[in-house]
Amino acid sequence: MAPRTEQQFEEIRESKKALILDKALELFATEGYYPTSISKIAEKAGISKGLIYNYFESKEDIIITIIHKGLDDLFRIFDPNKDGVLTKDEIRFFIEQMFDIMRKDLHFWKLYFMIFMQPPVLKLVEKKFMELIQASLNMLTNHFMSEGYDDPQTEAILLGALLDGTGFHYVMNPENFPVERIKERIIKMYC
Amino acid sequence: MAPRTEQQFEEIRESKKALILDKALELFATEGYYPTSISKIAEKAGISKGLIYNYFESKEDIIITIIHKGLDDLFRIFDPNKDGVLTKDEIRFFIEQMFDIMRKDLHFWKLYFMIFMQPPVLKLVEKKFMELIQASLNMLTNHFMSEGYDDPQTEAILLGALLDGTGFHYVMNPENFPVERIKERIIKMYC
Amino acid sequence: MAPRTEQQFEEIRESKKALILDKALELFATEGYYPTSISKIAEKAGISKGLIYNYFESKEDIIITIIHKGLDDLFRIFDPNKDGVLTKDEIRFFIEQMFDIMRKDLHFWKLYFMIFMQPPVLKLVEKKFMELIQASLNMLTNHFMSEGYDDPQTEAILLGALLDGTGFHYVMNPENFPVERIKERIIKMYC
Amino acid sequence: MAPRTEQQFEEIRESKKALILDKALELFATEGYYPTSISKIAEKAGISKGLIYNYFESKEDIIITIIHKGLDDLFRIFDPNKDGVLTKDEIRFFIEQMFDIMRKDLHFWKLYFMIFMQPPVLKLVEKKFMELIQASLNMLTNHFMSEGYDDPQTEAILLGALLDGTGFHYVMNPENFPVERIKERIIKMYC
DNA sequence: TATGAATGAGACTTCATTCAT
DNA sequence: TATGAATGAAGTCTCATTCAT
Repeated sequence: MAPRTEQQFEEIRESKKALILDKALELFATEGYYPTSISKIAEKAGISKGLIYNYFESKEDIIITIIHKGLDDLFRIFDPNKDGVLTKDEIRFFIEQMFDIMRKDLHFWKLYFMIFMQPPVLKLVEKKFMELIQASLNMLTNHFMSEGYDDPQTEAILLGALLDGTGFHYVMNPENFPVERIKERIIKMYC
Repeated sequence: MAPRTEQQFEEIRESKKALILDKALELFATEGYYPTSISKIAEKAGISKGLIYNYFESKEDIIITIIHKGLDDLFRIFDPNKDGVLTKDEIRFFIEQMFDIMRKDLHFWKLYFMIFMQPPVLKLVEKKFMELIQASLNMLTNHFMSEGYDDPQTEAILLGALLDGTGFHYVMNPENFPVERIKERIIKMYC
Repeated sequence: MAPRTEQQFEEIRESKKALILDKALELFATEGYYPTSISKIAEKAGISKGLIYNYFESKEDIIITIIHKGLDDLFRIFDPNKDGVLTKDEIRFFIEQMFDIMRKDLHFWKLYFMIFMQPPVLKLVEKKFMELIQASLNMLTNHFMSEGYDDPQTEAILLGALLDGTGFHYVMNPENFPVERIKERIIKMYC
Repeated sequence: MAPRTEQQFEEIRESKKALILDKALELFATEGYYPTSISKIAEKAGISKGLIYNYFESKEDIIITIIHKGLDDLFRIFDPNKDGVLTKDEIRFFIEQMFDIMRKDLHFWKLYFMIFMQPPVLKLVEKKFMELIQASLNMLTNHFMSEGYDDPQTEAILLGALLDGTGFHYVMNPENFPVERIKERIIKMYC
């Protein structure tokens, strides 16, 4: 019989890779990175342990891939038109959307906060992470500067911390978090 | 030499136990819980691996002890006169002191944030944790209610998130955090 | 296009088989038998892993084939007219040629010496190997007997060891081996 | 109960380490390096797999230790008074003794020849190996020079190859090797 | 109290081989 | 004939915990 075409292989590869990443993300987020073994990921994905190494070099490679992909997505959301400038509307939009975005991808967001507090995991993605955070802070600072704030940098750090703090609490316990009222309260503060 | 008295033994026990907890906290905070082996703790404490099991039942027991002790301390700080009521002055005092407190015990505070994001670790101390958080939120809510806020609960959650968020960023990178300006900014908001 | 004839298929088969054997030999000789994976052989031969199993039953089958083929070639060199009798001229010829022969096929000769020292590999080809060695020793013994040596068998064993020893050193480090002078020296001893 | 003294621990360590090295050498020599698993070594030594890692860093560490120790012993035998100079008597003595020495330590000598032909294993000990070989060749060359040979270097290489070749055959099949007659024959050549 | 040798379960990873296409 | 995804056994190694002294 004729062998599969290149494209067929590519499709298999892509879908299987996505499956592994998906199950790994779920397990990392619910059980933690270290307690999640390659075996568990394989089991959850319904494949053999060995196959995972056909797609990823190591367990580290899996989490790095997940985080890099997630951070790219995140950055796209934070500055949709990619101009490096935040308008008041973009901030309002971001605050209004962020909890929805988080809810849709709860696992990633758990992982997002998890990363900070796992020294060896943080080290794996530190560079990309710090770049992203710095870029966000700079954009917020510039925004507050153009809005005429007294101390735009402090304000940017404060807003950053507030968003992280609320995001964190939301992700930890989404059912009992008063999303709408928190949204309004933050928007009232800044817009 | 006279044999040691019962009390002397007890003192040795206590100081050794404290030593182990201290070194374990340091390692957990800097390297993470899972990557820190019992051997490393023993080495850092200058004792043998086996001895650790003379004082603690397991690795889990160590981290549980550390966290419980830390949470008790934390609670004492948050409500110094233990009356369950927060005055405006207590809040101002807390905000003014919290970064100093954190700086003095940076390792614990790293661990504090770490706990949330390590599901198996969180599970170990979940009950005590949730009680503390709920108690704090209730006190803040009551405070804002007595201050005549429209939506005291949302305000309490927001302040909680803000304190967590700023605390988190401070602990992550204390050198570059504008402590004084952030303090003032928060106090201006709430006092 | 006209369909390939049976014979054309056969030719493709043979040339592909030879390609696999060639690349496998190279890798076995330079990297060792165990560290060489089927994947590496396939990659080096520019074919897929699976195809190798179309031509060979197993990794063992590959090395057995290589060694058997090599031993057949070797035997042809050692006794060109296949009469089972070695003349003084044939010995001189063999000594004069052996280093050239080795240089042309360095990989096989590395493998030749490697075989002895890899018990599981040796076991695979032991029978053929021992037959060859015994036959060679017998021919040498007969030769020395006809030359009137006191102890022809010892002399045969000694020459065998000398040829193995010099061959071994040559193969290990062909650049720094004084081939010509060694040749002359051995010929002076025996011819 | 009082813990073991430092010396008691030292004794345990030394004897257990020797046991592991002994069993590992035996298996490496009879089964080969790669086919010998840590499990097999542990089983043969009657201990647990994990314990081996209490004494050695890795499987590589084990073979390196064995080979380095063996080479040190070998060098002591080859130049007993360690003066870097070989007399005719020392050579005669070496030739007379070498097969006895080999018989007593057959496993090591199999390993000795094995090393050359396992590229990754050779790499582990290459430096020490090459130094030893060069030193031996230099001593032999100096010897033949002082004996007035025409081409002392070639003679040294030839004797080296002869000793390796006979040693190799002896180790491969000690029962059927005419040790005494080979000894005499070599001594007749050189002394 | 104190030591560190010893265990054993389980982690990550590799790779010869099979198989659907 | 040809491909490479998929398997599963086995290998190396780690580490919390136990135990004899």
